[in-house]
Amino acid sequence: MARRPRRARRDDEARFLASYDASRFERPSVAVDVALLSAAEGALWTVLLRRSEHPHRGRYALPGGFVGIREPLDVAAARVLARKSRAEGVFLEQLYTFGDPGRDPRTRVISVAYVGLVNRARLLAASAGTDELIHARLDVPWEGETGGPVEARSSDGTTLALAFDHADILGMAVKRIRGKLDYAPIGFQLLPARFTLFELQQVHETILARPLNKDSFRRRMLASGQLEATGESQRDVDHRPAELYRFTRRSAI
Amino acid sequence: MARRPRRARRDDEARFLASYDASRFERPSVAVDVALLSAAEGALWTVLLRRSEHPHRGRYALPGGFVGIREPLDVAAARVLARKSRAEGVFLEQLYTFGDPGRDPRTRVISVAYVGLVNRARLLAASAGTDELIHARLDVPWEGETGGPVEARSSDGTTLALAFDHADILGMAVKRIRGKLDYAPIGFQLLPARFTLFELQQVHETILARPLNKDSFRRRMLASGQLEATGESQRDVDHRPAELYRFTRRSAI
DNA sequence: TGAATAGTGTCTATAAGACAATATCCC
DNA sequence: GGGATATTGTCTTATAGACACTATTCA
Repeated sequence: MARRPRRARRDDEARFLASYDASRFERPSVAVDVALLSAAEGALWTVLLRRSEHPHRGRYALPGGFVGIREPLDVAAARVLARKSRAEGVFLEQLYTFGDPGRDPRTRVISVAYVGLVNRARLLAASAGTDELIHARLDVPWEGETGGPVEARSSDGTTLALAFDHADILGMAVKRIRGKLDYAPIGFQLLPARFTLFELQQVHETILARPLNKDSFRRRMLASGQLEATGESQRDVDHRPAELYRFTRRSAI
Repeated sequence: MARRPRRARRDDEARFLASYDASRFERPSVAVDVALLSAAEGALWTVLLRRSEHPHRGRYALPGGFVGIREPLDVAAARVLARKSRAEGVFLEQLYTFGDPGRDPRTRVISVAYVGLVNRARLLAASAGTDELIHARLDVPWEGETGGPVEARSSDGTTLALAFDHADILGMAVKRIRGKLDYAPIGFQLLPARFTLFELQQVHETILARPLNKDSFRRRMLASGQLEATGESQRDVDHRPAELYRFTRRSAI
């Protein structure tokens, strides 16, 4: 197929690249937004930032920012999360890319959304010390994996107006973890290192927004091989203390 | 909360947007790539284009192209697919966004990948009349939903060198449809309007790359409520002809 | 001892896998 | 009729849901 030797082809390509004009086409901006989720009190929670600048000043947005010209997408997501909150080392998974031309009034901004799961203590720590960082409770107005936007409320119940299409991003995040819960070790990421089977069940019920059968949930989890009894039990509960388990392998989302 | 009347805030935001300088940051290029898949002869197939220009001249690439500055991502995906092949009206689903800084030697190119499923006749029609368009058979070197790059071969078995990270994009496409097969009506998109249960089973086996139990496959499909008997049967087969079914609702991927 | 939840054992219903028996086409 | 695959029926096994019963802590 190749008529010319390999070396000649390389030089040819190098010349092409040197003369390539990268500014010929108008380019969009590319950003990342991170939906950091946790489960508590029967609901999913996330962290939001009150926007102090235009556009959407006063509305609440996910931690996000523009991608550096030489920065990988997942590195950008970890960076904006660490800088805007105090959450470091969170496992992030790419969620979906939102590119509607009108989603940002400034200019064309295409946003690659990421989702991360943390336990309640880490979510609270993430918002510690910063004023604009808000701890928001999600209201999911659809069942199963229908999908669609969700609403955010502060802990006192007032609705938080979300900036841009962040209600859609959060909705996609909820849909994603609902879908993955059946076959991926998701619940563990939302719990501390040691937890009871009932706490795990509550997390699953919160994500799915429906009650689960206790007996078969226990059997399924114990049969999955992902749980290990610690030998320890709960303390200071006014009933028979439950055994504490740990997750055997901290794998992917 | 708002000290100023709503009208004043709007004017304020309008002034901000008018003065916003969109060129302050260096921006990446954004492209779309489309993995158009079909199933035949026990394997998955796709269409590839032989690159006549640098970079990666002579290698094979998915149909793709840059996103217009005011063009939605899914519109761009449908456009490049229609222009580079003859496939129109294909249902496309966003797959994953590939943004490694070194994936394109020209400049930073972030690519939003899409996947589409068509039956064999439409895949063949997609490549009719064009010389560069190649019909490639995929070799998946991993099992289940492990993930990773796949290899492409032409129908005579020669390996086709893939351009950019398109082996990863195709791998992600295979992983995605394997994962969705259990709960989404995927098989139907890969078949003509009328098909036998055995043909549907063969498509499932091709996607999953493992044999399925015939009896329980039939029961599961018939119980799913997604199939409707047409009353017609196969013709010109040298055995008892199977009944032809149709899919009841052409829904999402 | 009573309240409350943890944990175990057993029965039943449902779905999957295995396999035999019968049906229907072409030659 | 013989070859080949389609389709139906039945048996076995695994899993999920229901529910009763026992266990263990604190007040």
